[in-house]
Amino acid sequence: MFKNETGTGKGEQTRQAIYDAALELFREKGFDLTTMRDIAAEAEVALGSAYYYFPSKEAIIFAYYDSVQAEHDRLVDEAVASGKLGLKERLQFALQSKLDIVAKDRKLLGVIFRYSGEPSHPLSCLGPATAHVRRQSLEVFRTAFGDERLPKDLDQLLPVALWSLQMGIMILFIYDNSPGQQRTRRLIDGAMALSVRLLALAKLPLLKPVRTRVLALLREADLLEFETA
Amino acid sequence: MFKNETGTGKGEQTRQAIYDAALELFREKGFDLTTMRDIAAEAEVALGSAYYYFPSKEAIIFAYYDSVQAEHDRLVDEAVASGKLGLKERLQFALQSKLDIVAKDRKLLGVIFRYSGEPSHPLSCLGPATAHVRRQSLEVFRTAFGDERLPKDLDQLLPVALWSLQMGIMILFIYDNSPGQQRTRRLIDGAMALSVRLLALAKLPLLKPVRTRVLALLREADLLEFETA
DNA sequence: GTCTATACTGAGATAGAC
DNA sequence: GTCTATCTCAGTATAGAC
Repeated sequence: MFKNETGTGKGEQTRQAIYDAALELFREKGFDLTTMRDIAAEAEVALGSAYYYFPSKEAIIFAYYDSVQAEHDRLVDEAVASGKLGLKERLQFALQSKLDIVAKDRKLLGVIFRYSGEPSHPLSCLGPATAHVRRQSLEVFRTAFGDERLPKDLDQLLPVALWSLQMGIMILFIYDNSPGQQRTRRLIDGAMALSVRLLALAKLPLLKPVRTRVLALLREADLLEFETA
Repeated sequence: MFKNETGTGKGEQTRQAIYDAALELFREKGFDLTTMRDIAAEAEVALGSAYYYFPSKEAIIFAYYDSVQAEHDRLVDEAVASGKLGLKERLQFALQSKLDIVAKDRKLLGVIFRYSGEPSHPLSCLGPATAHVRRQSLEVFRTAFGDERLPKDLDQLLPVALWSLQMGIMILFIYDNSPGQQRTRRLIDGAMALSVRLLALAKLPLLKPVRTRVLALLREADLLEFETA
């Protein structure tokens, strides 16, 4: 994917310098007010070098997006492996920790959604080019559910549902002006507490036909085979 | 909001010529490949004139967005006024007719979402600048529910829920490659059929506490007072 | 393959004359 | 309200150093 993937050579250092400089400037002045020339200057490389490593300014944000996902993966794995958390706590942690990671970059997050409505754009956060991040994210949520004994037919649905919820929460987080974004934080905890109870409810025989219908509907709309290929 | 709102003067004609030229070119070549210079040339005005009426290229898309919403309003009002449709049919119509209106502009729709993650951007589809469109859209969905006798506490929730669903459906529609976007079309019909049945279920006394909790959660997150001020 | 220096193009946006 | 001239900056191109 990137040049010099071993990470040992000089190339990787330059790449990192550019990335670091870019993020520093983005955080300081915002994404739009930072030019590629600023970034190159700050990293003390030529403009051409910046473009050598990142095809566009937005591409740098997506490298950031990648790194956030990697960090999230690590955190959730660790928390689940500890074995100390129940289902509710694991789900809460999965969503809260994501926000912890991006909290100081709230202003930058919006750029990730910039091409979300344009399937063929290389930087669409819902497009083919970012499929690997989505797959990784689904995997993280699957991990968070753990080996909980849930109705078999929900296995496929739940991670996708959580992923979707997470995307919505990111948007909410960006727009949330309450101090420390406490509104969004509380929503996560409340929503997960409620979800776990609803999950129990969903097991009732009374609701089996509803469950089946919901699943059939989503499957028909291809909303479940979501990037599993 | 716009210059010369009476719509009678020469200004309005110029504005319309620019808007028409822009939409023609957008449909023909796509949004990004159309330049403001192309638009000005096609409308036979100077570049400066185009910018006099539309502060940016994206602003033209938002004028389109406005017009779509106005058309939707008209269609749903008409359908509901006819009195021939039941709740399920009205809800299906509300969502399907929106897609009917934008169907031939599927490729352009994505631009509407371009600044959805940037609250302060004047063209954020979730920001203050577009609050009037959202309010109008909520009103349309309220109309679609009509005077159906539903649990009182759901009055506030249902239009917001439908509006959110509609946003999601727009994204799905954009990404849907099935012929005629039949996948999305069927999802709408199925989802509304199911929702009406779930609504009936939601009235069961058994579920009253769940309903209350869901509502409390959303209210606390400020997801219900959504632009009603 | 990695990087620099420099120049160029295209297009979004603006200023100011008329 | 309209136009012309101009600015800025993302992105490309190129030619060459190591």
